[in-house]
Amino acid sequence: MKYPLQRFREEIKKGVKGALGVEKEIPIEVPEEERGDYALPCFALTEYVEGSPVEIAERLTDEIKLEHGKAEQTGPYVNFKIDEEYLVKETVGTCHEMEHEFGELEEKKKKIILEHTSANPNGPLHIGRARNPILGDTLARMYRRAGYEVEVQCYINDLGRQIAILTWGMMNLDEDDLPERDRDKVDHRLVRYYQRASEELEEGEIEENIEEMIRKMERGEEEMLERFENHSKEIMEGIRESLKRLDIRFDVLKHESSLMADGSVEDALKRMEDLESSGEEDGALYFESEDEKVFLTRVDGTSLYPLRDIAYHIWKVSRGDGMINVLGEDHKLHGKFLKEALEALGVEPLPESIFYSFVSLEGEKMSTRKGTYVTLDDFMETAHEKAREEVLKRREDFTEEEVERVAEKVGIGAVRFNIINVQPEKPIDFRWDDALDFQGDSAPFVQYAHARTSGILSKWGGGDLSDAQLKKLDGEREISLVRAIARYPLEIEQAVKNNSPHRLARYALDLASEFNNFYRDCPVLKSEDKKLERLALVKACHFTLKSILSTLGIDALDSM
RNA sequence: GGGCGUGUGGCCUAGUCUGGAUAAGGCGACAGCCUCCUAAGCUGUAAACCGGGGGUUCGAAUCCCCCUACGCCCGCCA
Repeated sequence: MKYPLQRFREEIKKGVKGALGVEKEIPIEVPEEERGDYALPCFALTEYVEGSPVEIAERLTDEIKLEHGKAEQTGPYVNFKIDEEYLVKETVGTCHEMEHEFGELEEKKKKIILEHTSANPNGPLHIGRARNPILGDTLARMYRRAGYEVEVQCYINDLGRQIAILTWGMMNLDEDDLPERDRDKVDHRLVRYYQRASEELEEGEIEENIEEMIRKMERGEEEMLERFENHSKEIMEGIRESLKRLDIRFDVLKHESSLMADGSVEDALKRMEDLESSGEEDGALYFESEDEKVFLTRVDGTSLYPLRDIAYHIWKVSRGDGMINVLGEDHKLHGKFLKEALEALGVEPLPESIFYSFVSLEGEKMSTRKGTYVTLDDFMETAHEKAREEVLKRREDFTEEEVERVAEKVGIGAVRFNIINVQPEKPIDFRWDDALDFQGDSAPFVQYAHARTSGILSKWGGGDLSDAQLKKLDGEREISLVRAIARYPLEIEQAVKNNSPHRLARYALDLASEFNNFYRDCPVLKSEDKKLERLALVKACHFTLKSILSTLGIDALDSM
């Protein structure tokens, strides 16, 4: 363990166990900053240690031996405070050594297969569905920081009914009859066919045709298969272009059709047939999940989505040591079923799923079919424009090019931050005003703090900091900032443990805010006695901000 | 009808998993801070009986039960 707070925590645990003579896991918590770095409430200890909580706290405080800090008793609590000189030296030192890799945890030698954005490719991503890639990509980034190897996959449903509807539209509708496209991009162009076809379907005219197309496709008729695949590919190209702007990429694109073609679905079917909890009804195979039947095939023997997804997961599990799926809350039941089925097949490890709630638009539902949505492209574009306005307001010295560059990074950062900032299971009601607010809890707030560090460092001009007497960093503000930096690896650890990327957004705000306080109170370049030391601290903070921003997939800026 | 999830100042959110010491940020409101490393920043004030009710506990926003509002699901769709 290379980070000082991690080491101190272990020291406390060992010390407490030793002092009390117990082997039980000690529930150390993190109190408010003024009280210390760690705390131990002694109430619960009365169960297996003699005395009142206050007495236990007293005894513990007397007896515990800590190499890098001290224990202080406050009533029934023992507060542990790390030795500040040690904390400063270790934190700043490690940070300078690791630079923007600071925060990285030890290599886990495990490969995670992370699946996200496996939507029906029937139109452009809207801001509701965009929650999926942003969550998924941030998870991938934080798992990598935590020392895992990650393979990011996108599963493309190119055989579904949605694609059939789109394809029907492409074959039967005239572009001139469709509403004008709002953007010159393939997904925006094609979605209009899907939407119009859906309308016709609702009017009950074309159900037969759609079903016939699905049958043809499933019988393996080349022409139909090709159409389905091509259209889903085209839409995916548009989606991937949008995601690229957010710096989101996939390592593997897995087409559902490939699982049919290579016999994976066939194999999965055979394995499922052999299960005790499987049964047949009119020739259709089902799996009995609790008291519900989940059908795997139709009466005509063709496969259904649950079966194909089982096949996909069997394939995935062979490629890594763990699986994580990012899914909309409408897939909860499916996720539960999938786990049960895989467990019955003896597949392990089972996938972990992260479900997110949908995003509504000023209180209304979003629907691709009905066209009631804000596309991710529009969101990004508007964010960029708003950011450009803000840049122009304050930087007359920027060239056109600089304005655009900064506007893009600020705007796109705001988009990602806006989505990742809230816990996945909470619903988001999208409001333009909030999403485009670049003050307070936002990406630009963090980027701005980073730009301030860059400003100081570039004015200084660089040089050797090895003569810095780090123990001179003993002011309240300086120590607070060091503490915030030192917390970073632990935040990564926690975020991964709980699959909660939003914690990292929170942390980024805390760190930026802590730096802003330091910036206000502690002149760096004009400091008479601590210039080198403060520079060293600013540099450490610079690396840390850059690292957390990159974990969030947000670009750092040196000026804005 | 059943299952899962959500409900925290006027508004948006953190804290809930792993119960602890005065419930934390932001927006908005009000009052302030740029001869000083970028004011996309900072300081201060007002504002919350943590959806409601029971329970467990020395201690509950956090755990359990009931109720309520909202969302999602309960297809030989995906």
